[in-house]
Amino acid sequence: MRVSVKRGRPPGMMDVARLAGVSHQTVSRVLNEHKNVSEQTRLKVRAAIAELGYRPNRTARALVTGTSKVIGVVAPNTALYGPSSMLTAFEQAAQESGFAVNVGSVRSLNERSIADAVERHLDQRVAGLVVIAPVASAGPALARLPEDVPLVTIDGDPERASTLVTVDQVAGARAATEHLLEAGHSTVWHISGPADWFDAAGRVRGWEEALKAAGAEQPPLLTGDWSAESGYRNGKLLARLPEVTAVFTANDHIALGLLRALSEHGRRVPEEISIVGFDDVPQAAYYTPPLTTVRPDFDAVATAGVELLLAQIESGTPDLSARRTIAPTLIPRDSVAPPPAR
Amino acid sequence: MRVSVKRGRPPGMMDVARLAGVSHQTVSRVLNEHKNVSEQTRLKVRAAIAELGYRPNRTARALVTGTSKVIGVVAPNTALYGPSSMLTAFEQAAQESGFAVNVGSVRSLNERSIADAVERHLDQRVAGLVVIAPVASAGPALARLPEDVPLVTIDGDPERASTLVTVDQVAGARAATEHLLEAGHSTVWHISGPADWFDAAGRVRGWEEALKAAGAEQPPLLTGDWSAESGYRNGKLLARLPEVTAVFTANDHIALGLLRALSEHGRRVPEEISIVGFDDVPQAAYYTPPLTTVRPDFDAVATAGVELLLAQIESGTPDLSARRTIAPTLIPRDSVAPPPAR
DNA sequence: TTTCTTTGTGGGAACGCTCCCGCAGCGATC
DNA sequence: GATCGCTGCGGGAGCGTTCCCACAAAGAAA
Repeated sequence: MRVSVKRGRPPGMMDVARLAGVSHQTVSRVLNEHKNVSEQTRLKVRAAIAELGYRPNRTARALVTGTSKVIGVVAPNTALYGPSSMLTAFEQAAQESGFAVNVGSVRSLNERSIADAVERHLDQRVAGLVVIAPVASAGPALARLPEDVPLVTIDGDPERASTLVTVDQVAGARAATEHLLEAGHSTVWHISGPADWFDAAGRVRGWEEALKAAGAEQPPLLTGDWSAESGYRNGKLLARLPEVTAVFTANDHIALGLLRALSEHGRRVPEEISIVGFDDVPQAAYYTPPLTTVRPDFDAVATAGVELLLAQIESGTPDLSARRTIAPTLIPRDSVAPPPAR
Repeated sequence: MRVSVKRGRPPGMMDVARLAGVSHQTVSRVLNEHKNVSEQTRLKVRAAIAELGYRPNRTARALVTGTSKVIGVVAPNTALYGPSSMLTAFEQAAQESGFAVNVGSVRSLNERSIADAVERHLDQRVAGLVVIAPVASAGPALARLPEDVPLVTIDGDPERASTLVTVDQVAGARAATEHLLEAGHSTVWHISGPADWFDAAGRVRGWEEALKAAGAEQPPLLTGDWSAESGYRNGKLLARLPEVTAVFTANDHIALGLLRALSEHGRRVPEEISIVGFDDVPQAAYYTPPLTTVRPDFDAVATAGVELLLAQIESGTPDLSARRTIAPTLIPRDSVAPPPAR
């Protein structure tokens, strides 16, 4: 049952001013913590604000200042673990800095829809933009926006000049692959994410680098799409290849599908085949067997992203060269063991 | 490389008016698709808009109309499958109706933080509010907001008078339990979600009802918290009880933890124990064995929610009795079988 | 003393829209 | 032929802030 609150127009600055016996301007000064307000009047104004339950109209402020305490986040509209974790982490980080978050998600990651989402945000006069669009097609969409809008890209194109926060995919993948190699496997197979994602590309590169550094032979690359289904599909193939003893998957869900395909074919993990995933979804510790994986720190990404964005907003100058790389950590569990003796 | 776009103040309505040779008022009329504008001038104005690349300033509009084309969503700040799926579904549905979405997530679901999130949204002059806060403590927080702000509650308190969209948890749980009973099990155990969630309570109720209707004995209730860990913890207990042959878990992640506990104790699914989950997370089909589960249609929830909200926004009158219930569907897979012959 | 700065305050304009009202032109009605 | 209503359009006020400038009082420097 909602209590009845009459609100024939909520109180405005003028009402506060009148009650406090000062001018609207003085109220504004108190609100914005300006100097040159005597302690006495400050108190009077504060009291009036409290009495009326006054809350400043952010819309009006936005109109006159041309900007608002809102940051826009562009993200792919999926339940994908990475992006959705990022989104909540961003919301949290922004909130702690007094900013609200406007989401403008895009269903498909093509240039057009990303550009649309950006435009929508600009119409709302957001103070800055965070773009989580880890695909190449985001580049052109971002290229055409005005120079002076603060922008931070997450896991974006390393080649593009722009403020960038990335999880170090390459290092993470390298660590995963090395972990497998060190367990004694002669080589490591890889089921990748979708080819157009930078994340997926980085993981492929880390895998290749680790293999090359160890002088291991590089097996053909299998391509997935982040889904368990793609892990299953590729897994059915791998299960029939007796020489595969170690697989690094681009994420945990692919690993899950792989796990199931292997189990169906009676191949045991980790006794016959070792697996390392990526993401450390909360469930990974309860897969059968518990999955060794690589954990990116999404909170750190979000914190760094907001920090960089706020710096731009305050300075007014987008710093195109500011970068931040977050190193992921390997979480060893039970899905890795030495290869079977032949 | 961002292209340099000068923007010494973006074009305003006046600029368009001047270029088209009409008054600002006429431009406004064209924009808002008012009648009483001749086709001829409409075209002229449209041309001027296109030439200048004019985009209306939503902030100014919001100031004068007192509302904006933004809906606020209050959701728990978690990566939980349900809430985060809802969030993206809402964003999608809102976008299709021309609304942007402001998220104001809350870290903990207590009255205070929910009230804060609501206040933040109100400051932004959102047109309406969607609250995904499926716990009892949300009630009081919502009770104190002004009568005239459009509000839709998702999976909220059925007792409270307010516009409500809910997944029919009771029916879903009943279907899950009946499915197990029909397979021949004499009774069904249940690992619930956190006690303060309405979702969890509804699922418990459905389970109880189905048991009672079938005249089956009701085993003690085990309590989880949506996490795989809680499924594992309770699973270790269940695994040692030879009489349990069927378990309905409050969500798929709990089922995953249970699956693992059972596997560690050498108890086979579904040969010895059958399991039904809830949510149908995309990975459920790739658990070992593939999980029989109940799928709530989050898109339908979001669509209904936005529809109800927009109706309120347009009418200006919150319809406290409007309700919508979305029936979930049972997805049979391989985790259910008849009980072992004794 | 006179002048200059500093501190606290108030009065308006402006931000970019929408809303209210007025008004000319024109066909329909009495 | 006068009155009415309808269509198409423009002028101005106002939304609730912040920003720019003015100005009085009080102290510091000349």
